[in-house]
Amino acid sequence: MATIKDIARITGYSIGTVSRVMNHHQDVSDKARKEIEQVIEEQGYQPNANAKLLKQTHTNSITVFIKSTCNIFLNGMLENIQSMLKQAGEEVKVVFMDENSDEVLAAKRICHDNHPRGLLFLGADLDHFRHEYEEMGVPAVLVAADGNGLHIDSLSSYCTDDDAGARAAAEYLIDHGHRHIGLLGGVDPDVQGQVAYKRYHGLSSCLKEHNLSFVRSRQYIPCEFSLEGGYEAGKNLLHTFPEVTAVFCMSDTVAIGAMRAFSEAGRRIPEDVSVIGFDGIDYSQFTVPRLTTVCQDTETIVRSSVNDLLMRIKTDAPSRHSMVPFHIVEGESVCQLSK
Amino acid sequence: MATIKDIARITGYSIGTVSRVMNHHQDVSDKARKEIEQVIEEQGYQPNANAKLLKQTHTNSITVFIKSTCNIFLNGMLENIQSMLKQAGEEVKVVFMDENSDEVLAAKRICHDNHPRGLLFLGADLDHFRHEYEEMGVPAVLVAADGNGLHIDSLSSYCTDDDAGARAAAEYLIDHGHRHIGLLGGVDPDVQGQVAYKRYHGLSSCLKEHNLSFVRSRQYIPCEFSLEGGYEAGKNLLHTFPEVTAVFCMSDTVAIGAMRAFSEAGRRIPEDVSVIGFDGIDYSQFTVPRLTTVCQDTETIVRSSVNDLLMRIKTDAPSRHSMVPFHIVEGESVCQLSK
DNA sequence: CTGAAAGCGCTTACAG
DNA sequence: CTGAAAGCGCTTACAG
Repeated sequence: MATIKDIARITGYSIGTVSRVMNHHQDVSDKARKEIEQVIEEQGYQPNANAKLLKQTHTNSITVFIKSTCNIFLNGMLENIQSMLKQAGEEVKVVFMDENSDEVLAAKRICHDNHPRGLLFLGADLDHFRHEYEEMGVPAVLVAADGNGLHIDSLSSYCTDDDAGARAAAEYLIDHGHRHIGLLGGVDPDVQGQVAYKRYHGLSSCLKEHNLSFVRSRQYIPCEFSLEGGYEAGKNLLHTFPEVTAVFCMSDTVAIGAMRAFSEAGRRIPEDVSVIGFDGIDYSQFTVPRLTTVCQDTETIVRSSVNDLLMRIKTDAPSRHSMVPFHIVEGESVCQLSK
Repeated sequence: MATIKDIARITGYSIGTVSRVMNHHQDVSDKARKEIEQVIEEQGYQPNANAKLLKQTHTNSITVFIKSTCNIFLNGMLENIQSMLKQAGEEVKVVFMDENSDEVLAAKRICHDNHPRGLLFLGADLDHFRHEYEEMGVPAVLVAADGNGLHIDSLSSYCTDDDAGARAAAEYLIDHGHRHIGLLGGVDPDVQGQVAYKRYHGLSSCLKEHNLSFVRSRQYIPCEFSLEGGYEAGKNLLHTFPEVTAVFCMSDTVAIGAMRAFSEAGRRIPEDVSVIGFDGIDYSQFTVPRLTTVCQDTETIVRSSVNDLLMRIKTDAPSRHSMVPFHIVEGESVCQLSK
């Protein structure tokens, strides 16, 4: 465990000079640089990150927080973010956290300890932002979540219009002749501002506007955004709403679970029950039949988010909130009903 | 950004006493403890982690490294590990890393900077261990990877016998009357010690022992362990080996991709092509048809790994390498051929 | 039970 | 271009 002192002693230079070499400062002679670099190499010297961060008043890295370690949807975006940021010459630090962790708390700690230049949040829980976020003097962006109404000056957001997406799904099913439409997903769709609330609202009001029934207790089954959740909800729906001919699932994962449930019940997809999902994860394109889904434009969401952050790091442009258009990917899981 | 100094000033105690309160030392008066705790609360004081770690010669946490952020198989195990460790009263720190990161390098840095009590590796790349691992004086365990032959004294490992698992899959297909068996998965199955090598070897030698043909260029298509990889490989196999009646896929993900490819080609599963996978991920039980697969006993792997680590932290028992039994989960993707 | 002080391994003005 | 020195925010023997 060599320290900077050891390197200084071995090379005969002072620790200040060693430090300058490590941090690629200009004002070091070529001779000193070469000698010191060689000894660092020989000794396999690694600077102590704690000491470094303790002294530095700011780092030049951007920190990305990503929640729910195994969310395919978020992970796909992370890769794009990393490559964009690196291409822009920014150093990136990724903090992975599980669903139960508090990303706002983590962000506060990191800002306090490491002073990053900017913050990106993937899979954010808006409740945490509402109750705990305080201005940290660092620009931040909510990626694929809606920060509008949070009234946090330093926070931008880019996301899909969940209400409009759910409406589009409903319209799509109605256009295909469906009149008995079920809805699956969301543990607590009455909490305003939640994704589930908006998708519930989008679908249900669209049905009503078309004078189609939407009896919540029969046509809607809440469930977690998981395979198992979708599976159980799908089974239940067949009992509460047996005349169903089409189902909108609030996520692709829910849709895949539900498809399994429908198959087991002997309903063919799409002939007996049509299914449409939301998100556009990879898996949705490998199911049999291939899933029709409301595909979020993650590429644009990511690009806008990163550009916004970089811009606000450099200038002090104001934050903004923007909805990014989605589109429907037509798979094989929705059929046209004869009218 | 209050520091320990501020707390000391406000309470009128010294920073030493404040530090003792924060670290729950015994020798502090109740009065001091109460007063200091209250001010800490009021100020929302968070100790600077860098300063803390810089001073501490060791922490009492166990660090878990998990690679490939979105590997369903690994993520399932992580949850078990966390709950077991917490139940045992251990503090856990999880380091998530993407596929391209070097977990051994990260481990070295963390040992250097943070001095954990033990290390757990999920999704380890054995090459990194072979070439870079050096004794860090900390017990470590490879979870679900085979550390035998690495000759690292401080390293234990618990994993599935890949060779035997592949053999079991082959036997299962043969028992069901299949004679034309294909194999999918593994980018470079010639590298000894790799998972792909062992699964390749297990299947191919089992077929030969049964006097069944295994012509590599026809019956084997290498591919990445991904949906897309499995899909492309599945398509190719139908060209190189059209008489195929059953396929062993080196992972469930590959199997799901391949099933899609077979469906698109008009081959019914299992009537025309039977499919068996490996791992036993959640998704495999939600496909239509449900996947038959060689299921790794992740619960036992995790339990053994954690117990081993805890034991070696407390005593200096020797490390060990052990294979954990697997079992075949019968789904609906393999059919019995009439003999 | 408490305080004063040394020191963890770095970085960074400040001189020269 | 280089060195000596202060100091980041903590912890921990050492006295008392």
